[in-house]
Amino acid sequence: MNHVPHKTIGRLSLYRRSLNTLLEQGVTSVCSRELAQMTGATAVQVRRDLMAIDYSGSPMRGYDVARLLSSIADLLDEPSGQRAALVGIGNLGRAIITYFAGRRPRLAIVAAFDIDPAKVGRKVNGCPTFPMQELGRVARRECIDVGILAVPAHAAQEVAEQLVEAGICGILNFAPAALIVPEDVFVEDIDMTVSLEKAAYFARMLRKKPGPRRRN
Amino acid sequence: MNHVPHKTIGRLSLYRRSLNTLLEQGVTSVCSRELAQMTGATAVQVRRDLMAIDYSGSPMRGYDVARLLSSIADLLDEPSGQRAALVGIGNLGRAIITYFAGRRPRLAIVAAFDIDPAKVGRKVNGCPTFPMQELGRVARRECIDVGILAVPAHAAQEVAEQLVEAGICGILNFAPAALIVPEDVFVEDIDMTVSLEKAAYFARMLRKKPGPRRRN
DNA sequence: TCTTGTGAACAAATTCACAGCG
DNA sequence: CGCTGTGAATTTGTTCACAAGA
Repeated sequence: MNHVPHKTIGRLSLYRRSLNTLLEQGVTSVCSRELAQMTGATAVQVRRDLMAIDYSGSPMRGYDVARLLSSIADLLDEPSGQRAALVGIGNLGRAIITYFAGRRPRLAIVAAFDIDPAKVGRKVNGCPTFPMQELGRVARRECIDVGILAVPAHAAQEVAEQLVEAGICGILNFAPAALIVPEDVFVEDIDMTVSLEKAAYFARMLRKKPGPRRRN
Repeated sequence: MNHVPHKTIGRLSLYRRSLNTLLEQGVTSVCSRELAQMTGATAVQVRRDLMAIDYSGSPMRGYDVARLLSSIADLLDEPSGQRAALVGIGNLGRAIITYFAGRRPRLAIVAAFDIDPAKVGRKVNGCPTFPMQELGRVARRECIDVGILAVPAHAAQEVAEQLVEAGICGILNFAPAALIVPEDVFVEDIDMTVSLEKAAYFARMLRKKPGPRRRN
């Protein structure tokens, strides 16, 4: 397992989700074609991705669901668990907290922050909320290393700097702004406007002529 | 403008956002390096993207903000406007409606749907809501061609089929499920779990050694 | 000297094609 | 056979390096 390509990481997360479904159903093995279909990938992609993490299946039988799951977990999960903090308790922030609540035990949102004192104090879906000033203290106390940014664009850069200051080294950015961060901090952007405009553009293209392919 | 690459579409949307900011500030021209910095791209990328849409700047002065904006709009916007419908009026669905409310006049969410009769009837942030049964009728009446899926994973495939049935040809999918759709329908996935796991993984990598680069 | 525009080199990601195993 | 694993080819996306214009 020398180096795992960027996109492979994303797909491994998808594979894991499907493998968990299979596990619940009592399915014990799966072949690349099936896993591909469940995740929207191709069979070769699945095999290449598993090659990247040095996982081997067996010809004719495919991959062992439970063993593969634990190989993926070895790569994606920190054994001691990882904690995330969310900043921006607006509509979107609350929806995000609710979305993740109890979903992944090894990666939980353990605190939320907001500038507005009126929004903090009580819990949101079990997640304690704090005023911005306490970000540094709480982040260090809870060993938080991922920050989720759900603040308006104009505040994003400033908050990102506070997150970095608080020792966070991964940011999931929902704000429509390009963050400037030190290069030892990773930023993953979710830009709903860009995604919607993309969907709209390709919808328009496809309504006319069946040219390019869907997805990605 | 023969063929515009997939990723270029996404970046054009980003450029537009920044150009609008510049326009408001009264800035009339911008060079590739500045636009790159504002959007997290590189200067060459900007120039290549603009090449792809046959837009030319002038040496030494750069690009004319207003003219470039209108070139991008020519590509991304349907002159008559495009309409989107959202399905799933939960926390996330409501947050999405609020997020987009009044943001892009040429691309608005004009209707929302839910299976639960208790959730429909009144408006959510100005957006009328309907029971699922009316999807087909409303979609056709309003000429909707983009669907936003904010339903639980187990309902995603069924709802996607209903969207396709209603004539939608672009889907923005927030549900953690791989949709199977006809190939003349475009799907753009926003998978918050995958994105968060990616951020967590690379955060972990970066905490150790300054190896890979941030962003995408 | 700053810019843009772009061929050419490069890198990343995907797909093809097929060897090899049970 | 039907499956995995993988070199090789291909496609896609990015960066380099530099000509040319103002």
